[in-house]
Amino acid sequence: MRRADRLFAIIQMLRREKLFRARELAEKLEVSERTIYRDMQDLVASGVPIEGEAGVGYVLRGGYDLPTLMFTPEEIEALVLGARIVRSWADCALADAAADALAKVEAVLPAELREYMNEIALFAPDNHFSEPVCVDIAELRGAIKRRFKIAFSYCNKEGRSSARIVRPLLISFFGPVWTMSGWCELRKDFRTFRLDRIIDLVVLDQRFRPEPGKTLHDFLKADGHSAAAMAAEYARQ
Amino acid sequence: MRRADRLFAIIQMLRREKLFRARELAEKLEVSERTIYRDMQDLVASGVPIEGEAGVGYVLRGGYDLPTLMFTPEEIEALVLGARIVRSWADCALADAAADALAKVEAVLPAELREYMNEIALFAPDNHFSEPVCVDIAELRGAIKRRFKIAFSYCNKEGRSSARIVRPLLISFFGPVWTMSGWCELRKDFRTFRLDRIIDLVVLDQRFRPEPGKTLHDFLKADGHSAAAMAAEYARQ
DNA sequence: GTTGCCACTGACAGGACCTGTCAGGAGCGA
DNA sequence: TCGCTCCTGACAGGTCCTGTCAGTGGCAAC
Repeated sequence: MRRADRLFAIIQMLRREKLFRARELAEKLEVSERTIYRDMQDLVASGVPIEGEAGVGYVLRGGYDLPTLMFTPEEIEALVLGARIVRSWADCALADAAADALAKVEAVLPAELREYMNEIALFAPDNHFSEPVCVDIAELRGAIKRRFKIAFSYCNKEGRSSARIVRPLLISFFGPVWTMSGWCELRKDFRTFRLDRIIDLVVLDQRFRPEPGKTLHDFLKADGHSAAAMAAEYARQ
Repeated sequence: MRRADRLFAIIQMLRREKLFRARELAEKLEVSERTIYRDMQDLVASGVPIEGEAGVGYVLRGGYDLPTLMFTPEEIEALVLGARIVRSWADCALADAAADALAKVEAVLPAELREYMNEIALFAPDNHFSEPVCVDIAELRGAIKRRFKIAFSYCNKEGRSSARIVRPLLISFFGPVWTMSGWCELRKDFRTFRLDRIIDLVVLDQRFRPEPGKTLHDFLKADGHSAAAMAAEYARQ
């Protein structure tokens, strides 16, 4: 039996019965316990919510399968349009994720809604106009998630460029323009940058801790509206 | 990437998009074509209903009822961004539906993903720029769904206006601009209209039957590319 | 009927990775 | 303290995975 099959078999077994010991799995699958432990490590690394407790055994936590979802037709429409827009307007990684998500939604939909879903007449063609961006947005998203500071040079609308070090906090979609907002270490304040004016983005090796006054929450709360308005100004070309 | 992951990825990719060539899969997964062929052999041996046709590619036949996996974090990100965009850019009814749909998705997420969902740093502010539209898009969507002809006057870019009767087929999102495409009874051909140039939209009492050559399918197939390109031209301002 | 596309197979060599064995650590309840 | 069980590291042997190369065959367009 191949390893891939075995990994799958382990999941299936845990799905059927609540609890399994490594020894039981090893016997059933005719491998050593050590191999089971390695398999478990890999499964967990792949995101399978398995929990092992010493003295007890392995349990599959809930939330591994996507249950059936009921949506109203209009909600489906909204999801499909949203996913299609992301597919055409966001970076490749996110675009693929949108398509995957949609495929999963479709898979758990009752049949009649599934049919409805395939007839939705809302599209987001990918030959639209967007300001060309040289930043790798997926990389930037990663930096935000994992709280890495970034460095780049920014070219303002007068054409002057400046080197910045920023704690990236959020990305905003303004149609043809994307912006990134964060705490600018140079200006000691929140700033919003158009992605199409950022060049030479480097994700630094430096992590930042959320400090009071410099977090996403602070940005949205204290400065949110005006900053968003400013960003809109930028985007309005 | 491990083999087990790759096998799984292949299934997911085929679920997402109808057709894949071995070469495309090989590129995406960074292995040789030979390896893909071997993977396919194993998948088929495991009972996955994949069909390969020479000169065409691989297709996943329907009815593959493997339990659907929970969303990955990146898929959640894509769904959330999509819903937020719809919320800020589409008509009220659809915007509300997007919010509702998101709430339903959130309800089935395990705790840690739910937490993740609430920290997503991708936004779509609603103070963006869009061409002002006087058409009620929800009404237009209704007309498309229920196959009602519509009448309106359209103002082309030279500023001349003409009265049209159209079988509406689809709506496209081009960022600041929305378009509607359909079969124009005046020009006896497919036409694409910018919603911001439509005035006095009236949904007629007249339903249309899908006639060969005048359907959404025909539009997408025969005329799709050029029409979409035209629409893009329009949208490019 | 020739060409091009593409699924598919076989052989082979090198090496990545999988596996079992052994040894030991750590958490938890009795 | 003991017993149960998860968990980790090191290591050696061998399985099987992978890329390369060469070739077959089906299908459609030209």
